[in-house]
Amino acid sequence: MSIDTILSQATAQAVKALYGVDFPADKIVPQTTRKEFEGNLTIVVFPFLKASHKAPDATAQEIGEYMVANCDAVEKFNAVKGFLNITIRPTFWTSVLNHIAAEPNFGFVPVTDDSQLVMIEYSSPNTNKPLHLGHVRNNLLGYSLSRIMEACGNKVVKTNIVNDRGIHICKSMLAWLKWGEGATPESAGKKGDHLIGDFYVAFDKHYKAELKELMAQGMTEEEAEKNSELMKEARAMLKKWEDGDKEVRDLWAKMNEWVYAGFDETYKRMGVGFDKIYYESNTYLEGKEKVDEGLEKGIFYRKEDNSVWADLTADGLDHKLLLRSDGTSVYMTQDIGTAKLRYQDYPIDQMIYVVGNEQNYHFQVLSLLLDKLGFKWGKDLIHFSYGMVELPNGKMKSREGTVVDADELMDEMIDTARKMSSEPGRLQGVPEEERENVFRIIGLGALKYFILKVDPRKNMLFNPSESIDFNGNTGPFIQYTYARIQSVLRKAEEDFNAVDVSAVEPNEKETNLIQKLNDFAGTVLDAGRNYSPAVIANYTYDLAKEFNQFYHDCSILKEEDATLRAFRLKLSHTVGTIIKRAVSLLGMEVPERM
RNA sequence: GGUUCCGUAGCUCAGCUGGAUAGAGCAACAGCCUUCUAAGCUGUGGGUCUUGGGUUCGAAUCCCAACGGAAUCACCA
Repeated sequence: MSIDTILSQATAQAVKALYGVDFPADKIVPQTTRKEFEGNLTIVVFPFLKASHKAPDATAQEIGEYMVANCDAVEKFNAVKGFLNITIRPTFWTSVLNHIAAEPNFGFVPVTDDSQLVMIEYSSPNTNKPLHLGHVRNNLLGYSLSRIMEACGNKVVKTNIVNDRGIHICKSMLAWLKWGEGATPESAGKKGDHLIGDFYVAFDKHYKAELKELMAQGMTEEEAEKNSELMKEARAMLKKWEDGDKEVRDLWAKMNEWVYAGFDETYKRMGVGFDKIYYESNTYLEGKEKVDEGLEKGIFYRKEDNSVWADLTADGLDHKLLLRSDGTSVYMTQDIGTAKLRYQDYPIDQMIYVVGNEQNYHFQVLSLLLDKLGFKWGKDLIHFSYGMVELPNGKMKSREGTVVDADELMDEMIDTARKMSSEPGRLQGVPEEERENVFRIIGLGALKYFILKVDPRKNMLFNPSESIDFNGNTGPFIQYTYARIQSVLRKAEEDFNAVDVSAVEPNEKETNLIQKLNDFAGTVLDAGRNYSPAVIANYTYDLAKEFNQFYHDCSILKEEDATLRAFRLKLSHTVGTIIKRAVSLLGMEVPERM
């Protein structure tokens, strides 16, 4: 039982015994005592005043006395106004440490057959351009969230819906045919996704030029867009694709393969992956059936021009198009279809979509529609909505060349790690062949932590020059703390686990550390409840900082008392273990030396 | 205009299921490496938590309004 629970129950018991009132123990949440007061945990007694009919400090005094008399873990207390500051018996903290150290999966809830199945959709790229900083935030959040949900005891299926069809891919294909001269990733010496992205840009460039020319001939912008030969060709190609034209389909398949090979490389490097990948080319027809069904049931209606709509005005929203007048499906239709397929494939209890906040409206509508169509999960689907990544000079715009490319970004981070690690005194004892791997771990750690430490809902600023900082509240700081712990443990050369440390009374810093370790379990659950990797990130930083202070406060290896020395080694080792486990929830690795 | 989200130190961010004197990092300044990794530690300065009301023992946190910013409201995905 956790120390928090023990205190909550003891308090409830005290209130019952002293005042004869039943107060639910789970409503009593002890909090860590502010450092200017004596004590470890604090209980606020204001809620009990109605029961006690006494002043706050008198009530705190009485409850405190009861706890000292009846609760083994409580050593002493002091009452300041309505705050009951409780000091836990020092050896109790030692037993907490022993417990955490002995529990190989401390903080993680085991997954069982009865666990809920959570499906998490993330990444969801278009196949016409390489991944950029926005995708990086998406991928890191999605992957981290999947780890957190798993740690909270859920079965997790990570999924990706690849947008592999549509006019944008046709644009790339057309540009390749016109100006590509048979280029392949091998011949161009480029990753496939970058190659295709270049053609997408090329199309846009030519298209813009054409528009300009048409407008110079006196057309309005709208007319020019309508009369653009390039765009006509692209549309014709899309039509051919939909009709299953072999030539177009073959080209499409070939170019997509290039892109997938490129994506795989990026995903792998980023350390993310999927259990099941869906392709829109397979799912985009699926939604129609459901829409027809809704039409029959009178949930949807058909306009004179044959288009199909949902009237959501009763729910405070607008009318939403579901099928175009030519009968083809739109984005929403596809999502309905994809949902249908997924629930055929898996017994999903909860569905989480990791998609940017620019699509809040879309998911509000999707939830309503799925609910109306009778999907029992529809109402409860979760749109894990995250904010945009902004650059110092504003938003990323692909047309203005201000996108931050994912591959380049990772290169730069690893490069920076390499440079910083080359400073004198660094990387001592790291074998040459391991160094590249250490650079990779640090560089990516910096990037991952930088992105995950901020509240997902908020827009965040990415300043390329500043975010490569490795000091302070950063990933490398946490990794450094871990490496430092490993260094101490290597030098200790003794089996500290063989020593019985249960009689050790930890000092203040040590107690703080144990308390923080003990908080890990609650933090994981908190992160799961709030769908927030940031909770884990900030916790880990706190823990690492706390350890560094402890580290500077005493010389572990010079301690002559063998029991105390073993205790401190054990504490250090456990901190290392928890750091590694916490950081794994962020998709981060940790180096043994750095 | 409707809907949703955000507004905390010069900058980037924590804190938000109401609790004590609002915390970190960066930047600035001053210290600490013959001592287990200085990617570290210690100290100084820096705040009307956008504003105004309300709820109560108590509000950065909850409610209402205003102001400021973002997203969205397509037969694009």
